[in-house]
Amino acid sequence: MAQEKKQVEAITARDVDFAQWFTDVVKKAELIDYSSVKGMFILRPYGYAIWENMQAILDAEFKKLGHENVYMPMLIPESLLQKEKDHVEGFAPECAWVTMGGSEKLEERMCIRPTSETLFCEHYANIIHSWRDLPKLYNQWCSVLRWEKTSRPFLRHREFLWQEGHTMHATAEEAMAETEQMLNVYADFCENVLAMPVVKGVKTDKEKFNGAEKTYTVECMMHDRKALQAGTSHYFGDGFAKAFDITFTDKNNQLTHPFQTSWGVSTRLIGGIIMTHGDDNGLILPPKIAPVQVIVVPVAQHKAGVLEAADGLRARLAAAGVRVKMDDSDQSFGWKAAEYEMRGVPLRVEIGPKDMEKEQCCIARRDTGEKTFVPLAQLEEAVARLLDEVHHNMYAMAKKNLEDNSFTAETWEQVKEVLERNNGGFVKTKWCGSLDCELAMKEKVGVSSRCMPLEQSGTEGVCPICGKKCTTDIYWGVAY
RNA sequence: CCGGGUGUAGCGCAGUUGGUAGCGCGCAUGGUUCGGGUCCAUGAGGCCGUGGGUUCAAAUCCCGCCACUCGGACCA
Repeated sequence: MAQEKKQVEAITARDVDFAQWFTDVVKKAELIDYSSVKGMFILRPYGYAIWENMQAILDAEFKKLGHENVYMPMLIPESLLQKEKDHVEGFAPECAWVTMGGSEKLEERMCIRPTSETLFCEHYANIIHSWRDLPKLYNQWCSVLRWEKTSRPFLRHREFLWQEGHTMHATAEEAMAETEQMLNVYADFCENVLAMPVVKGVKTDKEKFNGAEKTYTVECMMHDRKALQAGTSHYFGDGFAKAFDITFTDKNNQLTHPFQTSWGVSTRLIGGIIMTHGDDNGLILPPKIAPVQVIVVPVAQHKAGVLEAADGLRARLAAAGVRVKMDDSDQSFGWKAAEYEMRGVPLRVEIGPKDMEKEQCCIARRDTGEKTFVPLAQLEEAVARLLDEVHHNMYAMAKKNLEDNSFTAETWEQVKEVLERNNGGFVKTKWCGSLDCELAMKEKVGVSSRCMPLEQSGTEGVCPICGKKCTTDIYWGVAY
């Protein structure tokens, strides 16, 4: 059995030490390498390719909805950052500052962007004058920098890649519709592309973005029953517009402030994929973003015709638009099988002399390990069907994890009890809306609010802390 | 930022009462094997994280710093 043999690249068992398992997978699947600067990671080709695939799909979706890409400067003068009070309070503690230009001390120090609201606002103030200039639907792909105290690959980088959409609208309704639309784009992306089921909701005031009026979120549950915020979409109202003096003349010749949104997802999603789908053998990548969707492994490749046959399968799949590679290295079959499983390649196509005789090949699924023999003539359709099945099975398993670990409770003692018994998860309760009760929950139970789900039951209950009657549903959990 | 752990070859580790280094894997070359991490031979590879101190002598003892890592606090 495979387990009895010495594994060259051992991965810590997932249920023994989840954090160590995660680090092992990230390193051994060659997604990331450490750099000489704490919290700044090297995205290796295989890891970066996942990001590129996600980027391509999201970017196309953004553009379909009318957004345009721009690029803003990396440095923010301190005076600009300080224009919006809540915003600067939130970000100043984790800013990195540029204070020197060459050997000269700068007159004003500049922050390396932790996010670009202020830059977009300054620009919008210059280019928005009339209702005819609206809406402005801009997006930027870039990296941002936040001086985090502790860092982990993909989950918390000091520098990370992301996209930030920043839009301006003539009316509050329009801006709110954009906020919700982009939340749905993220939710659909998570579910249909990454096979990660989400809970859509609204953040509490405590958890919302600094300077936002309302922060929407998509929350996912990882295999260790902790929450990961996969994406956010913020409604700003006209707060920033006022702070940055952005005005336009509306159709009635009235000088008005526009309404604003921002929304983003980052390479943190890759961490989410790993922790949602991976197992003891390593990564399991969702087919739609896997850099290699199919690995062709020749069996007994020294025998006449095998390599040619394997390469023929590779070429057919490539022609059919599949991201496919063949491994004709002199490693043993077992080594190759284990290697591509560790890297999370969704399907492995095997062909050897026996298969050639029978005009078939063997296809092994990464998610279930199941092997099926497929007539060569049906290769393309079988691969297409199996990639689809792998996606849906991955989604179903993640959905089951989310549902099996989601609970409801009425008192904070019950929340504590259920989370201890289950060793984590989401618990839904009512909430009166007060910050004190939210803080008390953290104090007594050790959980933070994840979100108030968009799907509200509307029933009346009591706040688990103060006991007041209320109707709002809220999720609690431990977050990454 | 607080507390615990760890820094010796690419990776994982050993290194005794102080005497300047070794093992396994990987890597290179040749052969062998190939339907689940083959086997053999030969070979290359080290500022012992870093700065200081003690000592005739430091990977080893002492102090500082740095990095990684786990937990906490903080945080999009």
